[in-house]
Amino acid sequence: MPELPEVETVVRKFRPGLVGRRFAGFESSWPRNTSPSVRTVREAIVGRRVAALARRAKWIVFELEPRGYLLVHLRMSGRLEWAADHGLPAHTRAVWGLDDGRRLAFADARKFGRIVYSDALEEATASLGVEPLAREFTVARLGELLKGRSRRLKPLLLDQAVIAGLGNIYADEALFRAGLHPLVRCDRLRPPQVERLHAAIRAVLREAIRRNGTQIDWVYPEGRMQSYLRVYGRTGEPCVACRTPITALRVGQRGTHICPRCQRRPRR
DNA sequence: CGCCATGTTAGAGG
DNA sequence: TCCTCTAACATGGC
Repeated sequence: MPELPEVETVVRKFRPGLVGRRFAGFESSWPRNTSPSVRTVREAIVGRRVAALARRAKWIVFELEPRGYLLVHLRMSGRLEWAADHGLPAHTRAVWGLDDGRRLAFADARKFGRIVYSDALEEATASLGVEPLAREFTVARLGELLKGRSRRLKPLLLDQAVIAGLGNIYADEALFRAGLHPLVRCDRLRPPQVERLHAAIRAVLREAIRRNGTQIDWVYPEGRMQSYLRVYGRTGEPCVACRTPITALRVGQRGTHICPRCQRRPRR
C-alpha cells in the first residue's frame, strides 16, 4: 500500500476523527516495532491532544499538544483502521484509545511497520531528503541532487535521504513519464531531461493523491490509481504510448517495469 | 515448493 | 566516500 500518495490519503482520511482528540491509552502486541518502548510511548502520549495530523515523506505524523510527535510508518503492509466495538482487525499489532471512546488500530501482517515517539520532529526525520511536492523541490534542486553522481536514476529516486516519498511504483511511473531508462547515470541527464523528470515526479504523485493512491491486492479499497498506472505491474501489456509490450528487469534488487521503446537503454 | 511483494537497514566488498 | 549487492526483518498470495 504505502508510498507518499497512499500515506497522504491515510492522513486525510483519519484527520477529521483524530484532530482535537486526546489519547487515552496505547497497547502493543508486537513491541519490537515500537520505540523507544511501548511504556515510554504510552506515558508520552496519553493525555495529550492531537493538534494536527500531517505527513512527512512516508511517515504519518501526529503533532501533539502541548508537545511531542507520534510517528507511524506503514512500511510494506501496515494500515490504520477504526476498531469496531467488538473485536479488532486481522493482524492488529497496536491499538490507541481515544477520549471519545473510539479505538484506532494499527494492523500489519508483515510486522515491518514502525511506531515512534519523539519530542523533536527535526531529530526524528533528520535523515530524510526533500519533499517532492514541496516548493523547495525545484528543477534546479533536482539538478543539484543529480550532479556529480555516478549512480543510476532509479536507486536515487528510491533513496529516502535524497528525495523522500517515492517508492517502487511511483519511481517506475515517473521514469516512464519522463522517457528515461532506470539505469541511466544521474550525472548524464541534460537540462531538458532534468526538467522532464522533475515534472514527471510531481505529476504522478499529484495524480495518485487525487485518485486516493494505489490499491494493491484487496487492501485499501479507496485507491483508484491502480487503473492508471502505465508500466508498474503491466509486464507484457502494450505501452499506452506506442503499444510495445512492457518489459520487466531488476534494478537495485527491485522489480522494475519499462517500455523498452519509450525508455531507451543508456549507451554502455 | 519456490518466487514474488508498496520498505528500510546493516554489512561486505569493489 | 560512493555505490552495489546480499541478507534480514515476517508473512501471505500465486
